[in-house]
Amino acid sequence: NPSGHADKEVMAATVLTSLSTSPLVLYPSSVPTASKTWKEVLSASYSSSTSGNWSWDASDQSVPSTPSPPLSKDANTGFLHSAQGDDASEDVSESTHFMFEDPIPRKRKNSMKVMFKCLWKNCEKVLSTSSGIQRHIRTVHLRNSDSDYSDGEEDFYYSEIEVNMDSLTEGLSSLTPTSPTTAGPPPIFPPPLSDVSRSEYVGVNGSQSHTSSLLSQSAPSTLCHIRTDHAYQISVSWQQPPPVIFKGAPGPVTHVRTVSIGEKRQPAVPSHATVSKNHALVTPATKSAPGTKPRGEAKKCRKVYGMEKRDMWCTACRWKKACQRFTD
DNA sequence: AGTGCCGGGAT
DNA sequence: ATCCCGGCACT
Ligand SMILES: [Zn+2]
Repeated sequence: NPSGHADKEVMAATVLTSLSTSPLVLYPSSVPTASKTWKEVLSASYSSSTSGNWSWDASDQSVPSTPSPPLSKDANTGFLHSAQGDDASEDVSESTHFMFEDPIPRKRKNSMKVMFKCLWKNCEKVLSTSSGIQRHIRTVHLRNSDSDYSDGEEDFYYSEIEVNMDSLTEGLSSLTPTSPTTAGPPPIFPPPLSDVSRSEYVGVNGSQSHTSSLLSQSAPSTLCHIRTDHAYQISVSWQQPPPVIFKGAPGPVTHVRTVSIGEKRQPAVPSHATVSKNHALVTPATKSAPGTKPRGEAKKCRKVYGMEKRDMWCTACRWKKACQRFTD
């Protein structure tokens, strides 16, 4: 949209002129519209230079008490090639480059990005994070289809696919461990059974036995920085997916797994380890499912200050993120 | 209808 | 990194 800048500048100029020639100062008095963002609305209003810092704001960017382990900073851009053997990947080494000047460390030509695709029937949802499709599946497909997950397990069916991003940020970006700030002890888990490293994949193609240790976090090596599913994880079991199964020549790592739900809020995980049988779906049916989060009770900045005093919200609230000023 | 915020995009 | 928004769960 090339005309955007011009419009904004024109508008800004207009505002400035009006301000300089007119004594009246207007308040935001209106929420941003399709053509007006908050930045403009606020900038057009009184320059709130005084209301920028609140004493509590110091907590906004507080660091969690738990420092992250010194994980290897070397971001080896995805080089995992398809095990089909049809691709002659180039040099994988070269990780040791001179510390001296090295303009443009030779970015990989075709940067692959792993995406996650839903495997449910007729569903082609593709998200960039595993938590993303998990949420998708949970809300879209596991919509409380009377399936009893009282045993504390949910079944997700999705596959990893590599997408060739022609022009996109390189390196493993988008690794957001979803707020490690929770101070309380992690949810109670049953002791880890046997071993199960938590993430597995079925080689749909016969010749895909070993591949790289793409996900298995059991190997704390460098590349497995991928998607550390933090707190939750546990039993992994196989089942025949209710949704559609591998059709013709399915993509790469399709993995199906059962992960226990133990994060966020959850009513309670009482007892009754009943057999979890797959069942109907999408049925509008009843409301709240077992996998629901009862949302905190505390009022957050938005409700406390209101839309008209948005500049008083904490940063997180302004960005529609989890409030860090009023916690639960 | 309104709130809280995850996922993702723009800059 | 900072800032913002679509959309959805939940109220
Ligand atoms: Zn807040």
